[in-house]
Amino acid sequence: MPDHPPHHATIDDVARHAKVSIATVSRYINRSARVSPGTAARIEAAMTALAYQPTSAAQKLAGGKMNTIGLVVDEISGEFFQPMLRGIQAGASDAGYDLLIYSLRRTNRAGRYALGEKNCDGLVVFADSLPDDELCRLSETSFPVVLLHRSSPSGFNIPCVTIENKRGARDMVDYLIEQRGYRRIAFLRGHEGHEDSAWRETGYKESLAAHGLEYDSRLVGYGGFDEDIAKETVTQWLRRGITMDVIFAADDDSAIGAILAIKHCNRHVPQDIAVVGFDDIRLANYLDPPLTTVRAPIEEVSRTAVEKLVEVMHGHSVPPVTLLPTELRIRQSCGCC
Amino acid sequence: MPDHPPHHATIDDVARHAKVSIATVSRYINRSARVSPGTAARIEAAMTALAYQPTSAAQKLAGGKMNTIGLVVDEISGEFFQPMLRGIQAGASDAGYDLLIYSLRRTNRAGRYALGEKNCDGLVVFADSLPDDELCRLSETSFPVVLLHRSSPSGFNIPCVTIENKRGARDMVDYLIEQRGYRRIAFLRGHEGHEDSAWRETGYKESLAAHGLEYDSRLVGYGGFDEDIAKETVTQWLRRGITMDVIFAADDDSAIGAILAIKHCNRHVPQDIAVVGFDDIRLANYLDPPLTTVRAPIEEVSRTAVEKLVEVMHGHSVPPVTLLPTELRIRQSCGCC
DNA sequence: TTCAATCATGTAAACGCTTACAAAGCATAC
DNA sequence: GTATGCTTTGTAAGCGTTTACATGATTGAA
Repeated sequence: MPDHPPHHATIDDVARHAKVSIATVSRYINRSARVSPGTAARIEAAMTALAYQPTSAAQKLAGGKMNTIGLVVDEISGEFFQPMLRGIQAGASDAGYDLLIYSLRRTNRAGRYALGEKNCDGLVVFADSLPDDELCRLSETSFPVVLLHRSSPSGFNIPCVTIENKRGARDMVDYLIEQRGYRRIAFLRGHEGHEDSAWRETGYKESLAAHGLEYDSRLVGYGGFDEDIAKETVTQWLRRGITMDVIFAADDDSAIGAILAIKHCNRHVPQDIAVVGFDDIRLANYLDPPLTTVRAPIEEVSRTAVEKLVEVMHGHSVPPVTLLPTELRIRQSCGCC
Repeated sequence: MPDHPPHHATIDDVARHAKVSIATVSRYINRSARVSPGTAARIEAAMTALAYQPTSAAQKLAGGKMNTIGLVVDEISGEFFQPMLRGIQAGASDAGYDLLIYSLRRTNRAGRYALGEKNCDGLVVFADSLPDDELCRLSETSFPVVLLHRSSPSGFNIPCVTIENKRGARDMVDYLIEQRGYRRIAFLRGHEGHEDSAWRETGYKESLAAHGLEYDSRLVGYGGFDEDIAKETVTQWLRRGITMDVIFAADDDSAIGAILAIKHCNRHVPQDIAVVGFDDIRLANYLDPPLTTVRAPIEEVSRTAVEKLVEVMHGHSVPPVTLLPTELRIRQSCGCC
């Protein structure tokens, strides 16, 4: 008896074993039409006997649906990433989709984006990981896309899901002014193109204005969503003798940098200068002092993005913008106790 | 002019546009054979003109290779996960593979594993995310698999990549005994099935033995690789009046729990009881006091696992076990300063 | 009893590629 | 000028599914 190389069972094998046609097997597998109970049982038996597993590539080719959602990120890093992926994976899995991750810092071949229309049924695009024109191109072919932590390029109407950045920042600054009585409030902004940062800054400005405090550009610096950059900026401030009651960092990482800079200059948080952040990463609660921050429901947002994407893929329409609420997390770094 | 639904360009369209056969286009795309410069230029032009992109499903079906590596994890969580994914993605991307993530806490349909032979060219399996028999089944069909943070089921010879757990733990305990002079050293173990934990415990025991210290089972408890569990265990110890010089936690999360428990009982770290961990998660350096721990090169290990997997997929043989070295990170929680 | 409707199943044509094989073009060597 | 070999290209057969359409069996109503 010739023992062939372990050729994996195909749908033909199952059909033969169950004495039906491959069409019937396919129908049974996909529940795409009724098959009689007897036949169903024979097919089921054949499948287990042969340890049959559909070849997804063939299903994709023939069926036209990939059953795959793509996630585009620029880089896998930051405290941000894990809850995001967790949410995305959960959403995809619940909807019965596979997840393909495109990390564009490491694009495969010669700038040509390997992602997209042919290989996924839909795409979740994180922040500014994809240039606007690419986004527009995808949108024009009416390929399902949902944006995460950014809004649609103007003129287009790509649904987006993110958190209430402006509101969160506004709440935080309101709190600092109203409850803590601070007047000189510095702000550490994030990346240039990053919308989260821009909205948070807007919330900051609105709160100042609402309380009759003047916006002072010397109190706004670049934190880069990065511990080291923020540390450098704050150190410069302190060296130049710029004074402030509190530093509102656009994210927790830069808040950490701010705390470090203050300590390095032998000043105390929050007695000399208070510090607050945004995101509520795990670290926040373990810092010394524990960091007052705005909790961003990252996992929920990501999961929601996938849910919206699935809607779009099913041809339903979804609201152009979905915002999830934030929440103040008051700890010691703001001087509350 | 009838405007068809935006039918995506196929290889046929490109071939027609470039006035060559599809075979030539395919050869050009895959560089699988020489094509004359003139032809190449026409094909290239046609591809950009039509914004052509190969359909991966078709390539997979026809070519027999998926160009996809699967990563099997049980859950997307823990500080551990991000560096791991980062390493895996980097490795896969460098080797020109896509990455598919199987999170088995959320298996798709009725226990039938959708992963594997038909849909990836190879699999990286993390720790105990897959039962042994499943692993064996895969191995028997000589499907390329590499294990991450676990060893091969006995009788099989599946390559594995992990860190020098035993050696790392041994180094740490040696240090605690020789440099710090501790004698009563408690150990917080991790999950039952988790090999990392088992090896670390072995290293702990070996060091004790090598220094003529007796193994005291009352000083070994369950930390569960989890902050809360560890906290509970240590709290119990302290309540029962069990004394120790230092607690060696099998991972940093349980070390955090230990520190919390000690503080809750109004004792001081490291003056009353020192604490050390394992992994060197980001948090470690920000704790109060900063945590002495063993650095586990998680990202490098993951990346290496993919590299080994690619070797296996290419039919090369790889060493059955690859261990990456750890490194002591001495900070304040061990009482060094 | 007969005709239509319904149901379960089979047949065969895609889906968009890769690749073995064949053919054609064109030097080179005799 | 013909045989030889190399290079470039084309032809066509799959790869393992899904699904439109066809078929035969069964049922129910007239």
